[in-house]
Amino acid sequence: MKKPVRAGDLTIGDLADRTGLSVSAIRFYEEKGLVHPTRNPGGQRRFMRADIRRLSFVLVAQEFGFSIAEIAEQLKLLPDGRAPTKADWTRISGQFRSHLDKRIDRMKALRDKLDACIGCGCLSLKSCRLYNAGDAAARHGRGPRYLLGDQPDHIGADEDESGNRTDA
Amino acid sequence: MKKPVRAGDLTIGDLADRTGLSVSAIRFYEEKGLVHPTRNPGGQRRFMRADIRRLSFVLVAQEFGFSIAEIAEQLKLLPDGRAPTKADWTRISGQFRSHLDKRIDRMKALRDKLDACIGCGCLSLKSCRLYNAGDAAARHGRGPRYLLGDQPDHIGADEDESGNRTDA
DNA sequence: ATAATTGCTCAAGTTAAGTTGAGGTCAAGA
DNA sequence: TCTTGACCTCAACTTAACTTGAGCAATTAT
Repeated sequence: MKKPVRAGDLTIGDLADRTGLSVSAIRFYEEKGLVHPTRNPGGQRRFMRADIRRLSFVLVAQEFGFSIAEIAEQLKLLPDGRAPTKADWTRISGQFRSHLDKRIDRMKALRDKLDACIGCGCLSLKSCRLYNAGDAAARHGRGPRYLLGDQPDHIGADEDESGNRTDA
Repeated sequence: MKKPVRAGDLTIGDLADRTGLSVSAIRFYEEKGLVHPTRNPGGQRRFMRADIRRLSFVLVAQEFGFSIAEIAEQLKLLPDGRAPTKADWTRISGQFRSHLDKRIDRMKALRDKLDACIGCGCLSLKSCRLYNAGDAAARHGRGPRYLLGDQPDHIGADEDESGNRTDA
């Protein structure tokens, strides 16, 4: 039977089994500063049991839409290698909650605009509310990126755009 | 003053100005099959005015979370080069709506689970509802990817994971 | 006529979050 | 001891949605 040399220490494979993560993902997370395993004399990684929780936290945080970099920030606030405790979780979960609320609000606003627009079929650059549906934040990460500002300043300045037959 | 050779035809720069997209993005979109400009004798792209609407549609669809590939599918259903008409829009906007509703529902479910979990601070792999918060669909594109299934089958099969002090 | 724009093609770079593979080492059980 | 199976490093590949740059050609303005 397979027992870790020092009870309480886990190999990377053990940790992978316990968290459902792949071994390569765990190595990657270490590189990103999410975990800080020690090394055994042979140079292999040895994790603490608390790292199960730490990585579990990473998974949950990702579900809430945080990037690895953001999660790393959160975890940096914890004493070295410690997993989030109940007090940490209370603080952090509040942030999750507001993050999520914001996302939901954005989606709802978008839905409202869509509803207001379903009947019209205009999609007009000058008048359609959908073109300004996403606030700047929603633009990040998807869709065309303007390196300077998020929106070019001439949107809304078009006069007309006919040219398609309305054959319906 | 700058006038297109044939009225109604737009250069790529004109189209960029009218849509707020970059020239490179428009070329990229052509490559992806979203627009099909003709070429003038000199080999330069010439767009129809309807392409303004087509690209506007692309921007809106992206806002609703559709990928370029999915948008290309939608646009393929339209007669060549035609912009979406009111009838098209009515059909498509219904799809947007349900797409969006699904996303909102997912996030609300996540929020409910978070609320149920804010007090406990467990983050236990075996009991915390947050670990199964995201349905399989939510896993696509972000977070660790399991090439075979979306979830390894041993999640939920862990016995204990103590090892962190609860110093709060 | 000529200079300044604008456009063209292709190849390569960017970011996020990992995966895959090569080539080699460590550890554990028979 | 020896042979697997687990680990190690490092580099390169993956996808999406574009951007950037190089080296040239076509337009347009003066």
